[in-house]
Amino acid sequence: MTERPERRPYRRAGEEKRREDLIAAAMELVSEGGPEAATVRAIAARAGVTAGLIRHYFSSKEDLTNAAYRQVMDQMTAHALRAIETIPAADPVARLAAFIAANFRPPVMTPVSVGVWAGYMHLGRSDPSLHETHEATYLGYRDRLQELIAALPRPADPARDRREAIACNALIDGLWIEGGSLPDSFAEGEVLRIALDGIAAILGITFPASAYHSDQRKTG
Amino acid sequence: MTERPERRPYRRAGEEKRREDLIAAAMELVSEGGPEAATVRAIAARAGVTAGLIRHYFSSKEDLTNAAYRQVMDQMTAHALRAIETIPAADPVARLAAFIAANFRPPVMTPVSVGVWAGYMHLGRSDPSLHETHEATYLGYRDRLQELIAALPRPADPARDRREAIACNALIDGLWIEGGSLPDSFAEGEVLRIALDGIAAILGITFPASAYHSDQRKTG
DNA sequence: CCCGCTATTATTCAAATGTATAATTCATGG
DNA sequence: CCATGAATTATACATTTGAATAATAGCGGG
Repeated sequence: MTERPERRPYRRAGEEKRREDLIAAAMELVSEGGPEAATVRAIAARAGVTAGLIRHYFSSKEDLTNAAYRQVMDQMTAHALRAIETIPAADPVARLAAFIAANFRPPVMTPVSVGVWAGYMHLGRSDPSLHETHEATYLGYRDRLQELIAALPRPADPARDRREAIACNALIDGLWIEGGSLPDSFAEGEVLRIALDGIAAILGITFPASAYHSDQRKTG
Repeated sequence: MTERPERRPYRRAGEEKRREDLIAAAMELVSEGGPEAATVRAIAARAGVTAGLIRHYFSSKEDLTNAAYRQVMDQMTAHALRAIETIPAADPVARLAAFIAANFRPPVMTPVSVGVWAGYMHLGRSDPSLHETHEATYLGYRDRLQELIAALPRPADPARDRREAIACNALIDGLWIEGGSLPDSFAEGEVLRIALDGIAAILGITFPASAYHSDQRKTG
């Protein structure tokens, strides 16, 4: 009959595990309800811990959410870069196709990714560190795209390549946003097909039929 | 020596004027710092009134911010539609060009418009009324774009028109977002040129040189 | 087996937020 | 010129938020 105040039992987890869990929880919440839904208490609850633990691993809530944003962006670019690693440089069209296709399948085009991006994109205005991450990610992606375009077998023209990289990047972004936020409005593989057709038209090239199958890994 | 508590002097303004001011204030704040910056007190301060007045004109803060979002979207589509009113239906290429160009000049492509769109786009997930507005605006815009594409002088093909409308819409969206959020990264008229070139390539048409001048009104 | 370290929980706090209500002051009509 | 009512301000309140601090329990080393 001792009325001992029951304290929630717990198990210790390594620092990396806890940080991962907290970042993942923040990501999910931001993607679902925007930054205002990612309160310290909601994040902690989703991660299965109590709120106080957040400030044990992060100096502030902003520190945590910035880490979440950065991780989402890094994961997406890393995934796109990994997709072209296996394609030989001798086939620039296939490399470009693989790069494009990587944007339109998980884990890049998912409601979570698009939601996090949307939730945080306007914060770049006020938060300098976040703005830096945003701009660096955007320009880095576009530069990589321009490199792939410049490698195409056609007369060199850097100014044209820049304009076409901007156009292709915008097309990819727009389709990624729409496909990620309104996933039910498109048939399986439809977004990828529209992207490849559009980019082929912009660049004046033709992608092989194999590029239109999103399971690019299997065809390698 | 009467210690009368000084009450802020004020002048009465009509209901429409006050609603306009409050909506404009909410728009600006959302575009600058996202929805979380648009508190009732901040909105009231920006509009030059006190916080209590908001609930005199709107049933809730959500009601006000929804009105702001709706107004931004309606203004943009109305502007784009107004741009093609003066172009005769006999010239579908010019109509399409005018519609496109309207998206890349004020008041459509501005940091405020893009900021409001970005700030609210993820709220569509949680708020049903906002989601309805978002989807209706998006599909309405795309349908109108598809109509303009279908009117082009070429063999009819509805399925192709749909895909190309999706692609052109995505390209416009992506460029609009980038041009609005990173205005210093593009030269004067560069975004419009890239958009017209890209859409011309996607549709297999050519826009006249006059379409590349954003002051479309003067050339009419 | 026990002791100390720290990861984790629990509690507390001040500030901010949306909302509700009371108190006034501006305008308008007679 | 005054009275009536609505527009506007001012104040109060309950809730939530991020943060700070105190308490405790899991876990590894001796």
